[in-house]
Amino acid sequence: MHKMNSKNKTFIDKLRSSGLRPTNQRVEISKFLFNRKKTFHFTVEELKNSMNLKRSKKISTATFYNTVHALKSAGHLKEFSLENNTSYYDTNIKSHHHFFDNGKVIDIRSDKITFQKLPDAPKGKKIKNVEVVIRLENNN
Amino acid sequence: MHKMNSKNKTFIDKLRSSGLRPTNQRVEISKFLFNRKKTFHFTVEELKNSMNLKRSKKISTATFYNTVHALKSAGHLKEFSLENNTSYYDTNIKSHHHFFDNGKVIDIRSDKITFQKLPDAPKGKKIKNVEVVIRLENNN
DNA sequence: TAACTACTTTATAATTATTCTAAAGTATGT
DNA sequence: ACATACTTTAGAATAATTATAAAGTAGTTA
Ligand SMILES: [Mn+2]
Ligand SMILES: [Mn+2]
Ligand SMILES: [Zn+2]
Ligand SMILES: [Zn+2]
Repeated sequence: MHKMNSKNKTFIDKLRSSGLRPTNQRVEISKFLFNRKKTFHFTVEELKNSMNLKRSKKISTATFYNTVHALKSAGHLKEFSLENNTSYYDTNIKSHHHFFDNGKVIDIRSDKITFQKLPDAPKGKKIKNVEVVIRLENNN
Repeated sequence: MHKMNSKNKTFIDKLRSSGLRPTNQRVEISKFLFNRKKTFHFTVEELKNSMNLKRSKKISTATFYNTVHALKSAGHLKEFSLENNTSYYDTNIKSHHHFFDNGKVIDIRSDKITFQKLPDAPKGKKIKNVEVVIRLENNN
């Protein structure tokens, strides 16, 4: 009893080309994560809760962790940190910047910030990337 | 049997002025954290292990957590995150930037980085601070 | 100094996020 | 259809942190 619409085809290819078998769970999770216009920032727990809320047959916690790790390894997700002790993931895998506004995260495209002065890397090292966090607070 | 050298005096004052009773444990931890020239970046577990290694009478895990939180609340420590699920603390409480080099953290003074272009805060918000992480990798 | 009270420390239990294990299920190649 | 490797899952295990509550200590007052 496999639904197979043209949308799923995209994600099946995406998974296959990353060396991941396109299981039902992986396709569903990929659709949920990548089938949207705006960047999605999430924790595994949040992902699990919002997906399983609407499903009769739940996907297991371990599968959410496994799949998020697999997608990260394949380069389809980026990991980042806020200051609690939970991993966050970002569907925007390009190097970019963020506003942090009380736990809410908003993307800033890389070209919206440019530098006048940047330090050199210590000797023997080179710069891999430069990412900026702009912390916000309420006006007044 | 209280040792009381002039060094401790400083930390006793620091704690008192933050509304924290200068207990032996807090004075020892403060001395260890703040009696150094360079910024110290650490996890609570690292702090506990390095201090307790040299002590016959160990300070408890809960006291390390309590004290680090108290010092953070008093504004003497700043919390930050790398990408594992552990809290890091920084004895440099001024707004500043970092090099991240495979788990090693190096301070970059705020004035070493300046911006040519920065986005405006979303409406109703204002910028609290701007912090940069420069990720390093090995040359070649 | 003695007594009082509020704050602190501690061992231990509990919680949260995450990873591990191993058994049952599924995708892919032949 | 069969074989085989990969995947999913429930549940156990681990790591970081927080909560609990009893014993200890600091600051205050008599
Ligand atoms: Mn964790
Ligand atoms: Mn935690
Ligand atoms: Zn982002
Ligand atoms: Zn620092």
